[in-house]
Amino acid sequence: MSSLVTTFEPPSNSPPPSSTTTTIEATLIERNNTIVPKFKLIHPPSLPVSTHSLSPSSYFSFPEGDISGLDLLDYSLLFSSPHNLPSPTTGSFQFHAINLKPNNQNQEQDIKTEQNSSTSFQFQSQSDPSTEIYQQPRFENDANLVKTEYPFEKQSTQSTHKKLNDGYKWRKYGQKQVKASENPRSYYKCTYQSCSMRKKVETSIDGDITEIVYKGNHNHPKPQSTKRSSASPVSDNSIMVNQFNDCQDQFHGCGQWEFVGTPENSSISIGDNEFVEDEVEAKRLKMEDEDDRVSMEGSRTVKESRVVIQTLSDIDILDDGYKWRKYGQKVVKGNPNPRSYYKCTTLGCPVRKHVERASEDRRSVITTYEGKHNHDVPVTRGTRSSQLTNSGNNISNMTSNSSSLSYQHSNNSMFSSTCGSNFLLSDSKFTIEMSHTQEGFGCTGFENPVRSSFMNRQLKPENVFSIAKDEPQDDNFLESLLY
DNA sequence: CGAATTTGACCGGCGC
DNA sequence: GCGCCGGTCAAATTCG
Repeated sequence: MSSLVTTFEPPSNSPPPSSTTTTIEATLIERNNTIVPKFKLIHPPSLPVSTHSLSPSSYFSFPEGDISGLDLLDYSLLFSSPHNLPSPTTGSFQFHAINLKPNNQNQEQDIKTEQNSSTSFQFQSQSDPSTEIYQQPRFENDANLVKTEYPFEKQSTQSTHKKLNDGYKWRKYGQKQVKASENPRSYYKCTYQSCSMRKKVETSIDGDITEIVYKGNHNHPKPQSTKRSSASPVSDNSIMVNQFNDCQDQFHGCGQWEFVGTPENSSISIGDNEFVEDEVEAKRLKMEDEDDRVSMEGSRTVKESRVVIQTLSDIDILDDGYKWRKYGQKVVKGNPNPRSYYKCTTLGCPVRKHVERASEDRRSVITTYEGKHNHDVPVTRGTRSSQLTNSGNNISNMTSNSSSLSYQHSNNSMFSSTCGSNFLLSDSKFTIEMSHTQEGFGCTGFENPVRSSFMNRQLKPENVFSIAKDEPQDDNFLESLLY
């Protein structure tokens, strides 16, 4: 494939480089039964780029035909190591090496323990005025005999025990970390058909129940149970306390990130990946990767792309030119940092993204885009002035002094990355090792020899990502390059 | 006061 | 069937 050229030529009156950004949009396209990754530079609409600064063909791609057989379409880009900048005058990338090696060892273990407890149980008052609280008596040791009436629709109780059996049968339908408490909260529905009472149970880190809040009343008698504690029927609005168990999961392992590859392949691990270090994170990423694979297997054609970009930044907001509305935030397993969910605000546009900081390195911002915009970049954001000042509110703002991918406003700079770019072809089985030398890019390490030709070669920068001038800017054409 | 954000609640897929 | 967990909704709250 021929290389194509892009030039960034900021106007002479351009502001300092710290407030401007350029985004890499990446996709894999299928052509002649070959999956070809393409990487497109997208300047924010308001970025003061000259008319010929961004080539309509401003993408860099890997040679066609060398990675045929790749099934996946999702992948990640990591832009990191701000201290590892390439020459701003060359626009060269330097790629960290990453290894994707087979690893059939599943070193992750789930250990479930269950403990019985018969220690004291104490209801405590609760001061939350929004919840009607019934002051509960204190029970010691003989919880099996305790029956407590609850006169309110909402009741709250607190205990120090692991599990509280109130005689009804519950189905857990949710669990999450709420901001008001350090403790996880579980949500339960009564399994009785048409019964609307629900309860939420908050437990401490070690599994002790710290609070139970009931909502609504049972519209049915307490079900008969084979368990001794539930033998005697009781009226509604009651709680039977009988046993306290603990069940907790523990994870331990190798501290190595393991991928599961395509169904026909074995797993892939990334041994010394600097940004995937702990087991829980590894499991989380593995699960997400598996989810991706499933979705891709469902349809071999590209219906919806997912692009993961990891960048080092002091701020979360990375400007990609589009306007986003935050619609959710939550903590996902394996990462104490919350994940924020955004939708593109353009009517009818299906694109969503979520942004989170890496668990092991809070400087790293992981942005995952899903879907394809069905519209142009909003014009209202395209003014130069807005671009230069909009770093505050737009969550998608990639502007950052320490952002690893940045547009450089020096006369000779064309494109700059803070280098260290990990390409995670998440559903493939190979090793990518890319290194940058003065002579060019070195790409080695495919595990699959069939594919090894893809990377086992020296690629001149101009063959991988090169620069062109005097091509008219055409965003539509740029879009067309992706799909 | 409307827009944007926050956050508790809930849904639904999926593995066991 | 149960439970985990990511994603989404929507009321409440905050912001400009």
